[in-house]
Amino acid sequence: MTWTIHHGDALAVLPTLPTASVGCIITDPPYNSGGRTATERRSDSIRGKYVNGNAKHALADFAGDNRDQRSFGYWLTLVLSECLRVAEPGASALVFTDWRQLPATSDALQAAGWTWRGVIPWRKPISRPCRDGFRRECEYVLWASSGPPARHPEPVYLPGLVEGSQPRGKERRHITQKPVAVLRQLVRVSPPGAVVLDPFAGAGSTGVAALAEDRAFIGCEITEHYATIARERLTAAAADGAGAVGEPVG
Amino acid sequence: MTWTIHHGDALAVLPTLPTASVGCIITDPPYNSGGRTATERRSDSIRGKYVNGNAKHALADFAGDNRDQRSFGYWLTLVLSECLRVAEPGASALVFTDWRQLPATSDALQAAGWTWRGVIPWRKPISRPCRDGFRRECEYVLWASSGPPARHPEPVYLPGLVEGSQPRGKERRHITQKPVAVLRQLVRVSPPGAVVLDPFAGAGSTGVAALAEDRAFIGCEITEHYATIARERLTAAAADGAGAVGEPVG
DNA sequence: AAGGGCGATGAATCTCTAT
DNA sequence: AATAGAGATTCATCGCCCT
Repeated sequence: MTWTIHHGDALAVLPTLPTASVGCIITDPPYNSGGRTATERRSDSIRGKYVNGNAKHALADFAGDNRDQRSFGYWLTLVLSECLRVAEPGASALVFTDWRQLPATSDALQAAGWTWRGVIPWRKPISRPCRDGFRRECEYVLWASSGPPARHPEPVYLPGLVEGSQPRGKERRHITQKPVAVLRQLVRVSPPGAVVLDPFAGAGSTGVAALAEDRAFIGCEITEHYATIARERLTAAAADGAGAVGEPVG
Repeated sequence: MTWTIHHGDALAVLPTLPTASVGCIITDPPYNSGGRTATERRSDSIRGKYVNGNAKHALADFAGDNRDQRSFGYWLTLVLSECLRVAEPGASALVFTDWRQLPATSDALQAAGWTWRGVIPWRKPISRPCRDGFRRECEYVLWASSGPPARHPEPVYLPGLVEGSQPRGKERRHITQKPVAVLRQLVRVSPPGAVVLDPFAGAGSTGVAALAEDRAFIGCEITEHYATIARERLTAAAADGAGAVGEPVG
């Protein structure tokens, strides 16, 4: 299957894509959680928020994680509106979020014109316990569609909850990287052969999952460092395809 | 441990309870979901909305499931404000909701003055599949506290996700009945000996779980039919207590 | 008593028809 | 044309009966 990684801001790249050209959107926007105060959220370093002070890995920061909640909602609505334009009628959108931004993310999806269809918890077996409280064990995937959802040629029934630990060791290239096994399950919400779009591609895991499931992929990543990593991983993933020639486009 | 079931509307009963007298609130308010249109959501019969046409059981309808979304939020804020007054400083509130009402419920909790602390998915192994989409497998428990959460004398670490099937067969007394095993895990967010309050007690499962975990219980139920069932179940649960004499109060 | 087989069912959703 | 109502649908799970 073919793939493309655009290097640039989602709000600059999405308008260049043709209307109704994409069958599925799967993405993990930078959601500024963590810091309780606007000041904490606007702190310069992502690592300070998401990574233990003594963590040994040296993953690069990512951009766009310093909005306050109001402008997060506004900005995400703009992005998701462009995604709706680019989406074919009946396409699904799957948007990752944490518990704190779930309401703002569902508002943005609906404000952008998507029909909200459900929530899929993502359970991370490796997660922090919390004294005298509940472990923070799940993130969430919001599921929406552009109008009535398209019917697949062959019916599929997908799970209501996905499980998988974040990649560790040298598999891990990005601070918020998702397991490919989880993304492969999500990709199946699109019909086989669909084009999958990820406007915040990061290290490209959505694309790796899309190619593995015989879908095409268009990604967009603002940080040069990660765009390069994504291209490397997608080249490798395309070569892995059973007999399929990896054909990077664009 | 002692227990009470008040028969009446939560908004009438809560104001009669003393300020700062309760250590934990666990409840499942009637959240009017289901139905594509406002009219369908406001339909008179719960069975018509939520139960398979050919289901054989004959469980009674429950009250209060006919609000539109705006008044749901308004009404729930009123209830949760009274709950906050009744709660001791540091008390937790655990509020069940489905995916559709999760944002409105988190708004109501915060508007009422509670500090939102997290979401615990409840996974139900028995759930409906969805063609070409994700099974609706989870409901959600929103966790909040009245100011900074109280410390337990002995630390406890609770799960970030709870699992359990709805009671079936003759165990089942209410359409939306929760498994006691799930509620027992949730009750542990309160210190041992605390008073647990459920303003929408239904068939009283929260009380059964509270007694089993050595907490006292105050419940409130508007439908006479269910208030009676709750009293029966609590009487039995108190008698089951290892040596403890069941002492209904009020 | 343990285990296999059968059947019921889920805090719906979707389609089609009648008003 | 919008709304209301009736009927079909889908499968993992679990109760219950029968060996």
